[in-house]
Amino acid sequence: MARKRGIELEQVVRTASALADAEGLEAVTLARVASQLDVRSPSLYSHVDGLGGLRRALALDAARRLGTDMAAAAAGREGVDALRAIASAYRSFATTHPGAYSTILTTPAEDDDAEVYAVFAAQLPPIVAALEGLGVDPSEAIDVIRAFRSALHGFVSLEASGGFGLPGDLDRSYELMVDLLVDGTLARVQPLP
Amino acid sequence: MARKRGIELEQVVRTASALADAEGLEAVTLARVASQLDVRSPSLYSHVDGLGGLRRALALDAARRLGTDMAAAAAGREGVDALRAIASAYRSFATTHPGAYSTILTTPAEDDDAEVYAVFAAQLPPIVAALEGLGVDPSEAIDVIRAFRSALHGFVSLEASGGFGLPGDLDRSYELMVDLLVDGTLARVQPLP
DNA sequence: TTGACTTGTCTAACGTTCTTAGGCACACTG
DNA sequence: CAGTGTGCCTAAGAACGTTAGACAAGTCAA
Repeated sequence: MARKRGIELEQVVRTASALADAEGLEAVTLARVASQLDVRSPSLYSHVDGLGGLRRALALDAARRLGTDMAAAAAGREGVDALRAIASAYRSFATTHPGAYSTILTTPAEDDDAEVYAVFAAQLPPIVAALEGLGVDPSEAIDVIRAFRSALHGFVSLEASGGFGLPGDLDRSYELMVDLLVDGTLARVQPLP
Repeated sequence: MARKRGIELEQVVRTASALADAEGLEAVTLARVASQLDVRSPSLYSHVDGLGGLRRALALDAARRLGTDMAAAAAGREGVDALRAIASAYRSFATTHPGAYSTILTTPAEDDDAEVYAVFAAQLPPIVAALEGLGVDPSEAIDVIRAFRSALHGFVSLEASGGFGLPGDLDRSYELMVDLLVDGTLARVQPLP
């Protein structure tokens, strides 16, 4: 029973994250995480503020990872290309890490939680840049971002919860959705070319 | 303590639904629902198959109500008008009944649950009709429906969980999103008018 | 009317979860 | 080598879901 000094916080999040991906968010319980780490549940309180704190830590971790994935996808691209790459990275993350992704949403902003706010806001720059490249009016940028974010999130979240009854080709549906939004945006930017 | 004969099933769902709307889905527990009905929790098992069954019943109820709302909104309208009306009804339902709405998603389809499947599928006809009115190619209808549904759901779900950091005018954002999708769809349908 | 049956509630009990309180041992620091 | 703090532990309590079995009230048939 060797003593591990200061090696845990990261382990806790990683373990919980993996558990969420493998068995769903409901399976992430302090008891199970503790058990996987060969530890009693109360011990987790030294690293995390209860179940709520663990969920928050999971959400922050997931948001950061999603953010880096999107930024990496957009790197070296511009405009529509960048947008498509971001959309693709977004869905990839959600499908490969369904548990981690879902923590992002089930953790509502606690009004004054500056850290959560900051991490979430950090995801925006690459998207903003891509939209600017399309020539979107700055006064409408926020709305367009929301539209994209809503669509991406809605799709992957419906996909994750099996909300799409008909099987069909989800890849094609996703691409078409992005096309729809891109075309709609372009149509708005350049009324008559 | 008068005996009520066969008056409960509906009451259980109504009570739970109201509780979900008022305090969030997490507050919907057998204990609390039972307490509000002046009954012990085991008694609920006569009407509902445990907590899972209650959640399922809630989801079915919410899906039905959302479906009727959308159908009512689309009645007497066509094409773009119908689409906008449906979108508006969708968001209205989600914001006035946040708890009920969220049950629709947190209840994943159990593979072979025919009733859930049927109720969810029943929501589609008005949307399909509206899209047909726009001249969408039948081979792409499914994809376009998914795009709309994803965007609508994504938006209201982000709105509900406070996912939109910046305040801004959400009404305007929502309208613009619908416009984007409609324009994108029209652009796809009529490449060059 | 009266007996049997069904239906729906109850109490009792168990297992699981989160959480708090307080004790104890190891590892680092001066 | 003593002192300090970190991080784990056990113990315990509250809340929840769930099952089992008893009991009463309403219903129906003879």
